[in-house]
Amino acid sequence: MLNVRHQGVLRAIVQDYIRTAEPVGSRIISRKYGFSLSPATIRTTMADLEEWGYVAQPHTSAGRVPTDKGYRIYVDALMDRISLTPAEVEQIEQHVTPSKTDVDELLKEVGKLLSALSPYVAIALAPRLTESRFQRVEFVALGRDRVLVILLSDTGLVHHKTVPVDEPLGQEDLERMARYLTDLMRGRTLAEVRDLLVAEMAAEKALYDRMLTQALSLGVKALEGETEADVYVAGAAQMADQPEFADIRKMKALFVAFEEKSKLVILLNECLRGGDLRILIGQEIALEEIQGLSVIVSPYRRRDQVLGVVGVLGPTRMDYGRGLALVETTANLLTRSLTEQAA
Amino acid sequence: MLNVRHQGVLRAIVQDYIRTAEPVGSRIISRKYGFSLSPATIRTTMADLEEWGYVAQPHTSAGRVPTDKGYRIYVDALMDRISLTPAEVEQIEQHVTPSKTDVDELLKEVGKLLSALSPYVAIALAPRLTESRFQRVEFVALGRDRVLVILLSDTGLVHHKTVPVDEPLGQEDLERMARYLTDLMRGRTLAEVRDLLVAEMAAEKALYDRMLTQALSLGVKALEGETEADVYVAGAAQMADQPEFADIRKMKALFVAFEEKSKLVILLNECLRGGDLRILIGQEIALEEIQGLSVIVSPYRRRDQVLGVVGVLGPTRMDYGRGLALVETTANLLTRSLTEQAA
DNA sequence: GTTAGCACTCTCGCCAGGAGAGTGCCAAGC
DNA sequence: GCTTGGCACTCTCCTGGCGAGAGTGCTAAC
Repeated sequence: MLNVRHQGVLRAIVQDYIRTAEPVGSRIISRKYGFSLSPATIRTTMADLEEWGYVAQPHTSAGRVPTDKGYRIYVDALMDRISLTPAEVEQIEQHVTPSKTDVDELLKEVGKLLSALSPYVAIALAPRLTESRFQRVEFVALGRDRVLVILLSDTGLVHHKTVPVDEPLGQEDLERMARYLTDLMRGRTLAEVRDLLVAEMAAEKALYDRMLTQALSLGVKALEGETEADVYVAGAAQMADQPEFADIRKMKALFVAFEEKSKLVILLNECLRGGDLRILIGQEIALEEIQGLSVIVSPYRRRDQVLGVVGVLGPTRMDYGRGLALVETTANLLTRSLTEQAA
Repeated sequence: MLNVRHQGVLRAIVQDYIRTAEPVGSRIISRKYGFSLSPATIRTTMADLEEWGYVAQPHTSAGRVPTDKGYRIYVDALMDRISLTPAEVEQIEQHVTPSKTDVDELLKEVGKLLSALSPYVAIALAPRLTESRFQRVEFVALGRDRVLVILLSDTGLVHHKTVPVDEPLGQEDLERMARYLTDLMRGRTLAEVRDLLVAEMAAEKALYDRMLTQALSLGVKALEGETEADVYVAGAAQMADQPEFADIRKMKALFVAFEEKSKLVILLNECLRGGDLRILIGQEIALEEIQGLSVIVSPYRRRDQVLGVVGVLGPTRMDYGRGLALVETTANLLTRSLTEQAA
């Protein structure tokens, strides 16, 4: 239904609006975008686009503004794919190197990069502990009545927690317990481990070997209340420069959402499922707290295992072409980095 | 030089301004604050206060607003000390319990509490790794070419970092290395440890025992670039409700400062030195990034050792009485909690 | 020393008017 | 039949003027 002219006009409206944040009039399109058509003709085309829901008017005598639907078709069909400059690619490469060994350090770096290279907010979801495969456990005695439990996953994630114990445990006991637990758990996801531990404990309630029950109990305690995944947010303050957030209340709503990260986790987990780069526009983000925003996210991997996602969050009026290039490049380099590290 | 009347009027101005955020006129003071004096008399008193720099006028025909100097004398001499309600104290007690074993968990909890119980931003400085006394080190082999180094300090802080190694190391080697390093370092601060490690390495450059040099090198690498202390910020979005931050640019400047935490570290370290509760008002905070704000901070301890500080950050027009009570109570309960934990 | 009165100043909200931008529609032209 | 110039209309935004309101400093009287 959209003929070539419709497409051209819509593309021009979206591009101009992304650049200026001002409603786009027929005159601008006719002049700047190389259509050899008069404003009047453009107007009829724009009227069509409006009727079909691709653009809207803020008020009767204003220019047109793209709707979510308009952005969607722009992203899917009309947008030019652009590349980063070699300098930018190199900058990303330099900061995302296998020498940074901890995943969380790498993600922090990626967050800084994405927010520095774009005026948008960088977001990243760290590998989820509960989905990682368990590799080993270590216990370290701390004073008389506390034990430091260290859990290592094959994704390179390290999780530690101090856990109170009823009676003093020697380091040798602890090491035996650690070996026992490690054997029991190796190769399972932590979610499975948690269930298994609870089951084991129920089964061996009257276990003669007091040490084993203690080991199990320590494991359970260390995993308690640790479902929450880690989200990194960087460059949030930059959103204040976007005209759509000139209103302080919108700004506040946004920051509340950033502070209470659980909502972002829901969003990013959603994105994780696809296993591929995703763009969600405006209402496609099904979170009340986040209105008028779009995200571009891409998963990152170690070898073939998807660990998490990185991306940018900006106003729906964001530069999708650049955002896409940025997120894609970054995610790929991150994947490369993590994969080389594991080799 | 300030007589009783001057003091009363200044107190009234500060209190009213804190409540309403509007310049305070002579009429309000005369009526609401129980002076049996006419507005005209109050005006002469206010003219004195202005001459001495305790209050200022936004423009010729507006009421008075306290200056930093005015707030200072209010806090030092004029303010009523108030207490929290028993319910509030209990709420804090319930959340700050010795059962939360990790210092960072406790600090997060404290941050949530302080920002929930006040309309201000909660800030906390975690125990500084470099100032903590070193307790032990653990090495864990990760794959062939990486080792997880875990440093434990007597403040209950756990620091871990994965470090690349040139050649594979067996777990037994690692354990011997860990024992060697632990013996070498126990009881020193990590800052000392870092210097010592570098010195040892230089001295034993041609050391026959390859293992020891490797142990030292691992230790050095784990401490590299880790001077940065951890700052917790909570409730930052609440600042959007303060009328002084209605301007989006001020809001942005504030959030940039929050995001780049190094500045906050400087501020909080400054506060740490005093070893006692401190209130800094407006310009007394010597950071360009932070303008028009005051902080109330108190150190928290384990036994007699100061670990860090907690506090609130708000507009200079903040409720100092309540802020003081809140920070004092919280810091004391946190100290109690940490001390009991160590017992 | 205190107070009432008064002239003065400054802000703020309201309203009217004009400029500017953009539209939809229509009739004429290619 | 598509395209276009012309035109009337609408809506926003800026500006200036005006009055209300709040608060001040000064002065003279108590």
